[in-house]
Amino acid sequence: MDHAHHDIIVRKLKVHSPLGAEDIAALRGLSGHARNLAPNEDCVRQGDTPDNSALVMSGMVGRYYVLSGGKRQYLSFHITGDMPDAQSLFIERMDHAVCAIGPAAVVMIPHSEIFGLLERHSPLAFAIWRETLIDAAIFRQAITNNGSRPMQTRLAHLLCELYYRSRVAGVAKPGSCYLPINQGQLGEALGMSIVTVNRTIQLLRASRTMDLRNSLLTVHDWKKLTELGEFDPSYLSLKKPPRL
Amino acid sequence: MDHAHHDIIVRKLKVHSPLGAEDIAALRGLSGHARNLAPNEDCVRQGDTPDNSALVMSGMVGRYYVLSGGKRQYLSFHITGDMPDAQSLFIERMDHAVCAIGPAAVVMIPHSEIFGLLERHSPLAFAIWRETLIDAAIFRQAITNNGSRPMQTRLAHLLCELYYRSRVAGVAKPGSCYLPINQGQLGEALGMSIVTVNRTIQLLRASRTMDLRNSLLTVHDWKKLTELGEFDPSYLSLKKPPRL
DNA sequence: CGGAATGTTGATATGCCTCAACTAAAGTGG
DNA sequence: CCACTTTAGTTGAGGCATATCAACATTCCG
Repeated sequence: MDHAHHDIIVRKLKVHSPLGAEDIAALRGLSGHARNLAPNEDCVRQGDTPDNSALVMSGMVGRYYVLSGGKRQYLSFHITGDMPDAQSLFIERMDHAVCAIGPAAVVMIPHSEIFGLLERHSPLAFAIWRETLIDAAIFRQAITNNGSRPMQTRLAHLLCELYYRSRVAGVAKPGSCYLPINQGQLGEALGMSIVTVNRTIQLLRASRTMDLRNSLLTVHDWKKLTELGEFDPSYLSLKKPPRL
Repeated sequence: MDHAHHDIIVRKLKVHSPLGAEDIAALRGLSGHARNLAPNEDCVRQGDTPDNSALVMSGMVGRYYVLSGGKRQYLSFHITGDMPDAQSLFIERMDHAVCAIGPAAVVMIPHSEIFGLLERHSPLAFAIWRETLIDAAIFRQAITNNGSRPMQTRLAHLLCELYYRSRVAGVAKPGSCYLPINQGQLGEALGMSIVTVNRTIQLLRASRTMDLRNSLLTVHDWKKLTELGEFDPSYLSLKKPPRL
């Protein structure tokens, strides 16, 4: 067995919030049932009114909104430790869906249990609240990305973010990270056609900045990649930002 | 005198959250200092670490991110009752700025006071948390807008949202609302050039769907506008959605 | 090994940006 | 209050980036 979900969530919250010994003890009381997801399998659907929230244990999941024509807009991608639908604690109806990108494992934690923690441990409430606020900060970057940045910058920024977050979560070796998003999905996240995604990737390959193939992102030149992507990680609110 | 800021915030939170009599009483204890903003005047700057949060009393404010080249990406617009920088309660550094769009009045409320409320009145904490989550839902729509929707839909969606929220906040007469955003700013919000904004507005004018001039949005055909904008207000999480 | 999903390449068309000129409105100072 | 300046809005023309279409190559997976 890898880790209990308690360890995963403690690690994650500590990245941006202070937790006391009693808070951590309280987290260890959380139950939840594990669930394995096949690639592209939905975990929560748009329109649902869930009574539990997912914690990502491994792999990658994504959130997407379904447009009237059936087209998808991917909103964000999530890795180990993320709670992609934490907002359903306080927002009844899902305005978007959550699905596995590659194969993924999640633990579904009942809202009732989480509410129990929040009422009695305000530092935990604040930590999870902060988690949802960082989520919103990531959304703001996505708005900026899709609204203002040229194609290469747009792609580079997303790759910077995912690599950086993977490093922080401890699921990436120096220089590369698992990234099972296919080119079509990248297009649906970044508002670009699949052809343009492909050609932009080749641009970054040719400049020896990074490579992306077989679900593996290899970063050849992190400095150049952050410059191309205009990536400044301060929006992720880490207590101590790592040096990469 | 119009209203005290207590009335404004109570009204706003009630729109999506249940408040008990004691919660409302607690809110009435909030102090704060009023501030009038000239059009385009910044209220909080990117990089600041504020110790208070703004409550919009009247007029309109916007949030924007400054790109490396100095270009602005507007992220959202806010009206009476909104707390555009509530997230600074838990996120130290502002990753974006807040400025007045037209002339606006805000009340700056010290974080220390709000924390006092949160610790003692969990329904208030949950209500304000929910407020920030609805904010995030609005961001998700903006990502979708800028990433996936054609120009006319994009503009129509934003106008639908602002009109709808104005009606809910009680600051708009049936059929029109105050909207001091200029065409350049609309472009910076929606990722379109000023010329395209202008031509798209004229399209909507010509189809007798709406008119927008002199800081006034006039809705001639709400049904058509919502269809063009693919606008479904459920993401705003209102307890009882109004009929327009 | 065969079929499906994903990635790659070229050619074409077009929607949008850019540039530039001009009009209208709003704000300012004499 | 009017002349002047500045800002916002409008219109036309041209070029380019990116979507779309279509064929093909490669990898994945049963």
